[in-house]
Amino acid sequence: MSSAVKRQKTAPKRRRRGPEEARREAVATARDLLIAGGPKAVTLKAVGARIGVTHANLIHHFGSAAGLQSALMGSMVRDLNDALAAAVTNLRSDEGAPRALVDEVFEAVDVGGAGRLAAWIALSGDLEHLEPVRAAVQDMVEAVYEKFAEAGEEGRRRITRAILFMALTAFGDAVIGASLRDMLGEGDDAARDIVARLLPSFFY
Amino acid sequence: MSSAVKRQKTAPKRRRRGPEEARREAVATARDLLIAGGPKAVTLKAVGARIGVTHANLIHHFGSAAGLQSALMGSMVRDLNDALAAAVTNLRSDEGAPRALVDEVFEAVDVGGAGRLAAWIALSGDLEHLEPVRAAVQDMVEAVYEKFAEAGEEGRRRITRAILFMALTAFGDAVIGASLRDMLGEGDDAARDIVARLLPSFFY
DNA sequence: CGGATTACCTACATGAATGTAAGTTAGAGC
DNA sequence: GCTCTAACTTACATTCATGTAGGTAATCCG
Repeated sequence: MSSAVKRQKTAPKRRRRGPEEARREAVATARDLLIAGGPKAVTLKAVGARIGVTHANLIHHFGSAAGLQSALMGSMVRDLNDALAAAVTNLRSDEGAPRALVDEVFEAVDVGGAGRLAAWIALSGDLEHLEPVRAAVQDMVEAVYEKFAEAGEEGRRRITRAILFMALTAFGDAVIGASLRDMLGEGDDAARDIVARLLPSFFY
Repeated sequence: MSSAVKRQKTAPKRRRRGPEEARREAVATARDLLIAGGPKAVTLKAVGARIGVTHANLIHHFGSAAGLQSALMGSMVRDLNDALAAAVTNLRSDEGAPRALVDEVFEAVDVGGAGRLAAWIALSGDLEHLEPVRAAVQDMVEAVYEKFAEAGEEGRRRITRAILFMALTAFGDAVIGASLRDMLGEGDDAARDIVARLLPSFFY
């Protein structure tokens, strides 16, 4: 006892993850940091500190800081796409109602910070990262069109505008909805209530 | 011509502005940089280079980089407020029509980058900078209420939601409207057309 | 068990943004 | 014209995010 402080012999000095798990953990942490502190909070050092790894190790896994950011964007866009696809699937099933669609879209854009990430991308000008969303959005137009609209070009155009309307509102709500609703004394669900009420007016 | 290279004696080695003009120029340039390149493009060095001044001089005028950012936010929020106030004034005059209001709000949020700035503020978490907008938004509720709504609490609530709806859409359109409309094959005015068509449904 | 792979580390280099100190000079007021 | 203020400058220090080089050790596989 030479010393009060003794290193336990079983203390693992390093934890060694597989590359895929290391990347997963890093991206998930980066997402948390983005949601909590905005884009500038997502640094190699901050991400590394949270998962007990040095910034150099993150460069080892992602190649560069831009590589991590790209992986983060890819992950979130993928999640957004999955959520939108799920909403489309639900819509195509018989239970799909406009209100359920609205809720699913709002959730998809809000949770996981997808809307805020999209804002970051748009502000930074890295629009190519948004490209994978294109197909998902167009897919939703098709699904809603099949289910609700009158046939023909006029019907499709109405649906396109309905989706644009819903997407813009969901996005705006995710980014500044909290502030705006506070200014106006409205509750958390105000925006999606409005959209759910107005959406059917596009269908007929 | 003794020498090909001769320093003109009248060449002003320094231009000396008054403090208010120096600040005005810097803020205007910062705004251009923000719109063109996003938040991270707004640095002391970049702003100084554009107006022919060193970064140290900007610190002299604004105290710090945060001081310049704060001044920029203040300037843009002030412009946004002015534009909203003008829209309210027009609305209160007899010529004020819903469509004109929509156009004015969309312009106010879009031009000068006010919407993108608001997104930056919201993402960064500096929500206090958004505070001055609160009064302008509430003022707009009052104006629309007086002009269009049925009296009573129910009428006011409808108007509040109409303003929320319009503000969210205008904001979303300013930030990612271009991308979304491109994905959907819609034109520049699609969002404001939609809002103008739906807005009256809140009034009665 | 021994060796190869590679996840992970420490230590250092670099560049960019910000900030400070100490001067210079333009211009306003006497 | 002289003087004083302050708008400007250059030169430096600091901090932080990123990146590089090279070593250490954890795990797999023979």
